[in-house]
Amino acid sequence: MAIDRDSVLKAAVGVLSRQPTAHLDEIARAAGISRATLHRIFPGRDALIREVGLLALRKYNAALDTAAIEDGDAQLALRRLAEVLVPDAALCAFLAGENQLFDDPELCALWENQDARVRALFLRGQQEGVFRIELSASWLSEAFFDLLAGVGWAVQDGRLAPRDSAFALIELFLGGALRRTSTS
Amino acid sequence: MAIDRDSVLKAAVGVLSRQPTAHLDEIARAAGISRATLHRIFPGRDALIREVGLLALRKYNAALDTAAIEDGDAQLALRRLAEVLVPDAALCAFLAGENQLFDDPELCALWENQDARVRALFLRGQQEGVFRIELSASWLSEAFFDLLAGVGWAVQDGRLAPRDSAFALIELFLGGALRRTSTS
DNA sequence: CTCATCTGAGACATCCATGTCTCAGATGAG
DNA sequence: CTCATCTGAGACATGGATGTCTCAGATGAG
Repeated sequence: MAIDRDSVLKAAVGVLSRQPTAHLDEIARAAGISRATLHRIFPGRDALIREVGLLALRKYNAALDTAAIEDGDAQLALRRLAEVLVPDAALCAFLAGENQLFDDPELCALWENQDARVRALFLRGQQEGVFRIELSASWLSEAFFDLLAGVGWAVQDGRLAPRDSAFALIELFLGGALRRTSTS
Repeated sequence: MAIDRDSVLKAAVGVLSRQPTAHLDEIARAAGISRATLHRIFPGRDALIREVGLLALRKYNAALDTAAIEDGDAQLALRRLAEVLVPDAALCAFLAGENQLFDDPELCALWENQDARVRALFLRGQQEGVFRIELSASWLSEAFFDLLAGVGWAVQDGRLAPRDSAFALIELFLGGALRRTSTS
């Protein structure tokens, strides 16, 4: 039963990250179950959306722990974080597209807590002289998440190869688009 | 009358870029008119969304022309483009969040045409040795747009000062988050 | 096999946004 | 002032997604 919940949530992410207004029929079909069974697992649409949001935030938080972003060199910590997050980029794309989620105080608090950890990572990196100080830590955090969501969308639509996605994200975010003529 | 259309569209962008599922009531209120008048200007919700999409694409295209992205140094061309686009970042945020728009063949063709111009800009920059070749031109194009939409959201929610937005976008995208220790 | 449980299909009822209409008040030109 | 036009408020019908229910068939343990 618990396995069913997770597989349904996973399927829901695949649909909702691209089409936040998808009907429950489509979500059920994507999960390989009927609309009736979907209703048996989740009381309603709102509950389903909320569960997906919780899953996304849990995975995000787990990624912060796995990557141990509070430890070691800030740049390496961010690289670890990207490697861990990219496989679940679709979840971040879902979070980015489902703004209604932030009406929920609990989800909002979870998000704020986790975003603070990421901001702290960038602030630490700035203090260590690793990250640029001309760009605020909050903007770096937000931009990192925007690009992560973008990776999720691009992979889902087949515009970006999953194997290239971590490289594309971290290289663009860390190094930018300009060729470093001074170091070549 | 034509002035009314534009002001309504402008208000609609402000609402829809943050909440793509906003009711027509909210849009009408945001525009300072009644739902009845909104219906008099636009036949229905679909028509309104489509008009906003067309406006966004027209502005985007005008920005490409104004910035003359086909001329001169690729980096400078991109900087000009960012400067011109940032004031209308909310429109790009709307485009990014309204995936349903791309069911329309006309809008889809317009987008594809304009995105091709941006991709060509990056390809040119890569050939000139300005942009990195490890990242594909299409990914650079997509990431640029993702960050642009992110700027739009951040400004709308008050997380980013409008005056800083162009700098934040172009500096992060071109130079990345890393401090350039080798050049300092 | 037998029975309990789960599932899918379908038939409803319900809710809500949308679309349409009317009418009274406001606006503005003459 | 007078009339034409526009607007806002509200009532009303409509459509579609959602939520609930039933029932027959499938599954699976004993």
